[in-house]
Amino acid sequence: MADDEPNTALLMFVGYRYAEDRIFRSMVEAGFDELTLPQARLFARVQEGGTRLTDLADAAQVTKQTAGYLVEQLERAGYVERVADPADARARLVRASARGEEARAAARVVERQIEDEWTAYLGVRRMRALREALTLLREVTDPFA
Amino acid sequence: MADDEPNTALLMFVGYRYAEDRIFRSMVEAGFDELTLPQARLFARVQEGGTRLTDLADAAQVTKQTAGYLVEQLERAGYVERVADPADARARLVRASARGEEARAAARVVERQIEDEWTAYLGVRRMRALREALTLLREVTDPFA
DNA sequence: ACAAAGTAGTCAGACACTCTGACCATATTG
DNA sequence: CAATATGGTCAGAGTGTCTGACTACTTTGT
Repeated sequence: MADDEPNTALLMFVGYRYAEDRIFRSMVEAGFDELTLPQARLFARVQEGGTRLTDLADAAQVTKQTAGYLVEQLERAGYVERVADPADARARLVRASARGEEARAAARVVERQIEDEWTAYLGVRRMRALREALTLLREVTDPFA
Repeated sequence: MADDEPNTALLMFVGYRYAEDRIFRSMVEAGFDELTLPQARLFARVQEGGTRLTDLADAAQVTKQTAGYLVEQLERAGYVERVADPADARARLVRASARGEEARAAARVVERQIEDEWTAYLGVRRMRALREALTLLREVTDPFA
């Protein structure tokens, strides 16, 4: 994939990896350690009101077994808890615990910081164009948009 | 990370994952199976004239031990070969074999296809703006630009 | 109403990837 | 030429990932 004219997807990867690394590192520094990258990725998909394991698995594009394993680790580390789904006796909802919400808030701070830095570097106009193009592209690239 | 206003890095991830998945799947279909995603990612970093293990590891952001393991798998599957580095007796250059070059060519076809589809979807102007912004951003996000 | 099919989740087992730490061989530097 | 740095390997442990088989509950079609 690496060429003299790097393809667009690879350019996206570079930006994504930078942000992910930085957010992850800041989390560890802030005391949210015992958290691995795969766990954090899954955790990021947990919605406000709670999310089913299967939905989590779909969103993160892993099998439900893998999602189950990661949720177990997250639960053990105190980031999520599982509650019965009132709408379906088979299902359990995974939702963020108090500690989980703290972690999410910490992550969001760094996300905004990166966003601001990028805007400063590119200028408001280019940043808006970037987000517009990426958002449009999402319609044809995200199966769970 | 998932919010009502998804952050830019996450949008990048969506596009990247789509492209990677599609390229990888097409490779498998084309008979380049026995190739895993981590192996393919490393392989994509192998340069024309050969690349040292350490450089490969840096580029892919894994340890040299991990890179060594992946290269061994790639070698066993016939995608790369290792030759002595004339400039340094400690080092060995990893370079694509004939089969490896075939695989690379196949990947490039799909890459171009995706690029073309995105251009068609966004229009030439938006696609150019996207690439421009991503390329600029790379300067502040890629330690190995 | 109820049998058939589908969906949510778990358990077990195997394999791949990744890391840390310790080490050897060759290069580079003071 | 001794000290330090760099390229790479070996060993061992932990984590993540998958496939396959299973249980329990829900939905659907008659």
